[in-house]
Amino acid sequence: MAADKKQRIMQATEALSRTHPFHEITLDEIAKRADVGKGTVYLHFADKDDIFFQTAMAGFDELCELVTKNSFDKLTFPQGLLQTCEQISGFFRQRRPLFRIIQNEGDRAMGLGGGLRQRWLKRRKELAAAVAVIITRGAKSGYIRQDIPASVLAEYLLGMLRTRSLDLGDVPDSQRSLAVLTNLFIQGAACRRAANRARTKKSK
Amino acid sequence: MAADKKQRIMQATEALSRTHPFHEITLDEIAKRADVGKGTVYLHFADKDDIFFQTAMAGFDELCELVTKNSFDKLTFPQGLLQTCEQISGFFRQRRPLFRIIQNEGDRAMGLGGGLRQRWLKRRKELAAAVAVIITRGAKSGYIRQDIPASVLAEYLLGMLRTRSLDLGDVPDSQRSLAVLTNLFIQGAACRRAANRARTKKSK
Amino acid sequence: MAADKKQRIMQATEALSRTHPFHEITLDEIAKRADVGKGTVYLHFADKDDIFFQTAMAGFDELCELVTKNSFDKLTFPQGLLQTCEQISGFFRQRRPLFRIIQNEGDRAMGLGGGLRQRWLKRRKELAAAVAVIITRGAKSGYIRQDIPASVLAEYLLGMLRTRSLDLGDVPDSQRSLAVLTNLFIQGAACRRAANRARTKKSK
Amino acid sequence: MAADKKQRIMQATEALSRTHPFHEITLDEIAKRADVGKGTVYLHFADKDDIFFQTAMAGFDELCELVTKNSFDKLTFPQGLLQTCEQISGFFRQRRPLFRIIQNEGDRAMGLGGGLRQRWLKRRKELAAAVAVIITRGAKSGYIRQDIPASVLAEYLLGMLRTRSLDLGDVPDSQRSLAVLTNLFIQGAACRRAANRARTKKSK
DNA sequence: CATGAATGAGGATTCATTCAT
DNA sequence: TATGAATGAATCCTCATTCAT
Repeated sequence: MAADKKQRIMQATEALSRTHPFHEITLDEIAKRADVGKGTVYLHFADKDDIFFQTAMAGFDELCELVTKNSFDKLTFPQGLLQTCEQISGFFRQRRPLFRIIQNEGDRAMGLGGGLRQRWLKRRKELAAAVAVIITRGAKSGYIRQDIPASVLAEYLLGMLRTRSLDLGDVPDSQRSLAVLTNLFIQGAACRRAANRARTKKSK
Repeated sequence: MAADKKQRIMQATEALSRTHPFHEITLDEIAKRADVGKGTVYLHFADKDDIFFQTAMAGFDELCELVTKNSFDKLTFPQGLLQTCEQISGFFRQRRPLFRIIQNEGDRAMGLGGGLRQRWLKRRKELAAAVAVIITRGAKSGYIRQDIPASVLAEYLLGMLRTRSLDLGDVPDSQRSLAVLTNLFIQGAACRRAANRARTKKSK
Repeated sequence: MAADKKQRIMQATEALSRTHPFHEITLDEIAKRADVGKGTVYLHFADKDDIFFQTAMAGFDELCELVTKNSFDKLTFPQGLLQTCEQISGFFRQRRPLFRIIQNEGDRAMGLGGGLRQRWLKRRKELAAAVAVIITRGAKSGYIRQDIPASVLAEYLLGMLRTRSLDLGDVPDSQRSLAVLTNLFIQGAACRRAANRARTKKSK
Repeated sequence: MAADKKQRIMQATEALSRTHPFHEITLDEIAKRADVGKGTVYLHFADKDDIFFQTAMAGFDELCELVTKNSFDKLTFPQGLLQTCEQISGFFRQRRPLFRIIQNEGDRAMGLGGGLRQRWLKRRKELAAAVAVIITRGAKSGYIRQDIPASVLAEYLLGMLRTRSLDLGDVPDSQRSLAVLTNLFIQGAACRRAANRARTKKSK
């Protein structure tokens, strides 16, 4: 019952964050949309900020779990990576606005003594770590270079995913496909011949 | 005189955006920090939003110009790219918070009929275009693959730069150097041998 | 409870309108005088203007009802008219300032698409109509001329009442008594003999 | 030159008062419309209020003069009265809004120690006096009753003129003609026969 | 005399938060 | 637990007034 209402509040928050910038989302709206009394919100959340943090946090946990419990037994590394990218991309498609809010308000939380910011960064790193695990597997099977830590590669891959969903809205679908993205991530932007030559030379 | 005050207001806005989240920046603070009367702000800006938009816009123009007027005559393509990345990275180091604000509030401006959002996106694309020009040059000189449009590559490169400054704060400097970033962008994450093999095969 | 507070707000508004011109009446004052939180005002009224409109409107309704439900069974027409004038005069004595405000701000409401102005004029006409009913009765019983519509006569009577309370403040009471006013309204300013003569002539 | 600008300011004020309620008329608008610097306004007027007072005052003086310098040598009293009503009515047609403002703001001036209110009431009384002079002439020539002071009659007549222009906007022109008004003022609302009878009886 | 850029006190309105029921 | 009426601190914006030029 209590849990039910908390769920509804978080869902309402997420839904509203899709259509309104943070400072236009009022508690009245959240409560009304969740079909819950305004006072009830304060039974489950300490603060207006807390609503957003918890909502985003829960989402992140969900995603981490999703990415982590993947099994790639029957897939090559590139196939597995592509699949993971699809999961992440799909997950963020609707939730991006919410996370943007957290990122902004996070600045404030950082200033406060509260551990909110810490908890938030922890989740972020957990996602990156989950991706890094996959990349490490790729490294072990010889697909991925080992001179750059998997955790760093993971962050860059997530960054490319972010770019794709934020900044490539006006690019034809064929150009922004996740296949292109993963290919670019793995192969790089180098011209194949040049790369070939460069690498042949270096590997001597 | 007038221009002077407008400048001071924009500088104050930028400075405050570094330390405060958007909804905690008040006009009083901006005016006080700019050492200007509150009413004066409204002689130069239509709106509180307008202050942020204009401030960010001016910054972007500055950056575009910087990137565009580069001359790479004596540099190889990778060297030129690295230099550009350094410019962009340096520029954003201090200004990131301001741009984050724009990005968020932009959602609202989008809702409005006003062309603010349009003008903002235009700047973003101009920066991407300036980077794309450089990449195109790399393609012409055989460094860069041509199956992915330079504009798309430019966006991904910018995305990696963003990741680097936002999400790699806790990584040792050696790992987040721009040299690593450009290398990763150009060469990709592939294991050199594997890539070598893959490409040799493909190129047959 | 809610109704109670709304009442208190309207009473405070009326009281303040007696001693302050419109643009010096602040919401803070109204709220403080009504012993109510500032936010509470906005639970009952859309707008600052709305407070004044609703307050005046309610007063008008009260007056209309008062005038309408009179019974003149045991009175001659002049006596009945005098009694009505007394009611109206007494009613306006305290409320005039409020209505002046409406009249002024009404100009603005007229500009707006809102129906406020309409609703206001409707009340005004209702009062005039209530008076016109009484005058019509006088016409039927032969007291009042019928060549001028009762509604027009009613307006002029109200105008004289207004003059009396606004502009005759410095006249000795004996001269501004309502008896004088009604007598003037009914008999006119003509010298009796002259009138007599004139009418005798005309009626031939 | 100076006088010229002062004139322009007063004209602008009057023009704006026709279309805007008081608290929407800004000094900027007045100055712009008068094609005068904002500072210049303060060379001729002490205050924002002062602009309105002086503007209205000047208008009133003009009207008083107009009414006073009439010569009725070749007119009967009713004809002369009608002509005066026409002058006053015509004069107020455009200026009413300005005077409404004065009336309202006058309340405030009254509160202040300043003699503004006094000066204003003085003008009002001067107009009434000018009308009273005409009515007195009517009394002397036997047209007008003498039991009510001419000054009181004058006020009521002005009140009827006010009613006519303010509240009879929706009445057919034939009913709101000044001829009807003066007739009503002189003859009263009484049914002629009844009046006739009543007066015959009384005059015995 | 004339100007208008600059000012900041002042006011309407919003909204997170509380608490009596 | 659940509610939502009540609150008032906080903030954006306006506009009368000043004063250096």
